[in-house]
Amino acid sequence: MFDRSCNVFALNNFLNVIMIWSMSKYPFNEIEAKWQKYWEENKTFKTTEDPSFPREKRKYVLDMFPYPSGAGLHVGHPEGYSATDIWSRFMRMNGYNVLHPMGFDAFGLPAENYAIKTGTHPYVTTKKNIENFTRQLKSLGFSYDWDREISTCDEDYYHWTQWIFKKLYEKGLAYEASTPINWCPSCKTGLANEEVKEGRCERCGAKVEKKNIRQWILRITAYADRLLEDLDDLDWPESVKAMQRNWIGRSEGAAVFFKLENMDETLEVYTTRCDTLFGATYMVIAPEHPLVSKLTTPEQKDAVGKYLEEVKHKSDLERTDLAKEKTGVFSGSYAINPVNGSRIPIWIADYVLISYGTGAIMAVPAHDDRDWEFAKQFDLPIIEVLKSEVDVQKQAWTEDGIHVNSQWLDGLNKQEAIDKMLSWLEEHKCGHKAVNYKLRDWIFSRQRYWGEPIPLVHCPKCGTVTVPDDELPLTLPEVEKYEPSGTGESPLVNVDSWVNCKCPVCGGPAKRETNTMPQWAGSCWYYLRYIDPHNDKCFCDPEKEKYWMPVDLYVGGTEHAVLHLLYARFWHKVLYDFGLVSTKEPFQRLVNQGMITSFAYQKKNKSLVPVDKVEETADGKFIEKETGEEVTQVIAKMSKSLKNVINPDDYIKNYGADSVRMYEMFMGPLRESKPWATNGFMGVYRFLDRVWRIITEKTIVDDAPSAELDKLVNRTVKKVTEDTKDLNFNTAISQMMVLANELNKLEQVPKSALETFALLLSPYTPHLAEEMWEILGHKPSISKEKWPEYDEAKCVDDEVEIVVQINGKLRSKLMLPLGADRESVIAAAKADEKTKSWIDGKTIVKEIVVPNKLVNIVIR
RNA sequence: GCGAGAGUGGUGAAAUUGGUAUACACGCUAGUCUUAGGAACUAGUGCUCUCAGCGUGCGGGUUCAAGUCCCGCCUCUCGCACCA
Repeated sequence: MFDRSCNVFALNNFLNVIMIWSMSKYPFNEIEAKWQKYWEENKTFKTTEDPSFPREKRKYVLDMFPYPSGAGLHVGHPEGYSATDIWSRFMRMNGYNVLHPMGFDAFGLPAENYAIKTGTHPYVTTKKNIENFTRQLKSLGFSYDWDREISTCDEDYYHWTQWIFKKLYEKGLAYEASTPINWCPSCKTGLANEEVKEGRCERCGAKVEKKNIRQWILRITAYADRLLEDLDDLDWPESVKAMQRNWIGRSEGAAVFFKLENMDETLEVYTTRCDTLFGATYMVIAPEHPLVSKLTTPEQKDAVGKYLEEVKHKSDLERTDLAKEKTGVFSGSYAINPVNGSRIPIWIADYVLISYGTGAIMAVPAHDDRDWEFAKQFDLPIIEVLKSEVDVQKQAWTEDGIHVNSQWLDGLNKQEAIDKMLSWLEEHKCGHKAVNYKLRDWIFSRQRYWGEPIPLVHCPKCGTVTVPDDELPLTLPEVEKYEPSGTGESPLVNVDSWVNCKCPVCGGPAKRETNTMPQWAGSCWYYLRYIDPHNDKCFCDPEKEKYWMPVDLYVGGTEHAVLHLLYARFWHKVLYDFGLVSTKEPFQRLVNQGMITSFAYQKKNKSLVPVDKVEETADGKFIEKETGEEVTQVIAKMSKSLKNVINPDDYIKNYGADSVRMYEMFMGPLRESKPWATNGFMGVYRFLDRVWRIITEKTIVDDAPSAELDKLVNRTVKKVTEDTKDLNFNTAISQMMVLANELNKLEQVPKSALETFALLLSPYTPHLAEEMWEILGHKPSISKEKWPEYDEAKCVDDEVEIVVQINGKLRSKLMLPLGADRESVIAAAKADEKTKSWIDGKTIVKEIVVPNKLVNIVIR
């Protein structure tokens, strides 16, 4: 192609230097633009429901679609998206029909908050951001079928989000209630339990308050058991399954009814240890318990009132702080222990939560840390009922033990005692077996503008009625002010023309529901819409749904473990119960990509120093510029304050999308978190540059490859095939580097080797591979070619290195023919000079031969 | 406290069913070349007291053989957390 040496003699040195430079530099810019244009114009990745592909030759490969933020893609996006793209391209080349779509999770607070600040309609901002995301995604060369692109804020899309909500409503799975809910004072909206992390709003970090407002709630608890059981059949990371199990929090125990002294009421508690009932020395009800006022005696009224006031002013965060001292107040009333008739004082304390069980407990201080602490605080009696290895007056015994002080349970173990107590309770009608969940119903309404309107109408005569199907989509009206009222009503309240409507049933005046749906609504079913994105008759054609579902591979970050992934499973199960989808579960296989972190620097006092405040010395140490203090390099999350945020756009621009894709796959195992190292990135860039020089500067010959090269090519095909299939992209890439390094040593490169190499590269660096394919004289697109095969026989050597161990220690190495038998291996080992010097004069106890690997001679 | 996962060179990391620890890449050292570029090429690079010994967080164990299996610890990351 281009001969470097002649340029030394050229007259116009300057120009030639520029030429050498530009010619030998890998021209990713032109190559990538060229092939992106080709793919787009030729709709190379358009997917149809082609019936000629049998069931097992179809794959649905899904990415978690992005929220189109103003900041654009971050480095985490190309990680998961490259992984699914590589797999999709690989599967296509292996004869699969692959559905690989992309869209946008486009409703959400940032666009709305921006609208409040600037008055720009969220739709305008969102559209602009989507355009930018689309540009970025296309610049990475992902093989999406862009004809299937969706956006949750489009009317055509949320039409069906509303339609599915109606289904939930019709089934009694959506209900209206006025209960104390999590309220974010900063976002001015209610939140689901799943959106509260450590007592703070997941989105903005503000302390969450309790607020009593009217809400639409989805009865996800009705599906708790199925959401739990069906996890078993999913090919998901154990950690995500564990998080969902934990969140659903099923526990088995007993409901126990306590009669109240001098009152015609019973107090029901939930306990997992009904066998410890003889040790119950007091009871506690939550401050919000409905019986609080009834149980409060006149003498205790002032104290209780004061306590309730105190509790009211605590945030959730303060209430659940484990380190704080237990607080509480005596109600003045007593309950009767059903098993022994003893009087038990009833206390009110905020360590008991109204949201779990019945909001009331029987306290067994001898065997529960929290109850013990409370008993000590308020000087309540502690009775040992499980044989303890400690003095229960000094600390609680929370391990198992044989029952004592428990009359007819004495001497029994835990399970025997529980069973016996349960029968006793049921026989005496003062209790029964019970199951409890931590999972709460899903607070579904948001007091905000930028979301799907809930398709319901409130009629003074007919009550709550649904908007008829032919009036869907119920579109979001224009508003003048996006600011939420903060009183628990959405900005839609102010749009009289929209709010006031006719009742669809009686035709009389009625009002629309003004709350909107949470951002999660759209993502609960988007994977179904990709299957049939332009259908205006239904959300998804049932035949097409059967063609593709369930999703075969779903890749995304771990942050949705109990949010999106739980909600979507719930909606899917509801649709399944309606017969609208054919699978019980939406996502058969889930893979969490690890987070891409960055480096930062840490001082002796453990504080972190931003990257730009540190310099590296000649001997490889890191010094804080200002103070001269030596700092250590540590791995940290990317953050603006540490100045270590990597913007993928910069790297795409300066080094090309293929380098970004390949580096993110080369960094380490997909599932693990790993730091971005720009030096490592440059290594991958240099690798692609080398590949480019091989294809453009070496002489390409039609000769068959040497036996040695042929072996390496076959081995490379084998390794890349197996590793790509298993998502072990980092090791597949390292093998391709080995091949490139060998090819680079040759003067003349056989064409067949380069063809195979281009095919192997094509899922990883599709632009470069297309260009190579064309240079090698083929018609595009390489993505339509068949994946190369390998000959297993050619992957092994005729001669193998056999390791000689003496007593398990490596002492020598031999070259022997492949498949050499036990006797000849031992004979060869004994004939070896080095080995001889070790075994001479010693007694051989044992000889172990691992075929083609090693021989171990055990001597004494 | 409960649950999940991870500890291997100076760094990111490799290592099918137990069978040569450190592939590949970065960095570093030396050299070649060069109008100097996050260039290319060649050689080297776990540690040490170098005919050998020691090395996969620590301590034991099983085995001819342990990064891998078993037991007991330690550290770190993530999630949940007064859940009765």
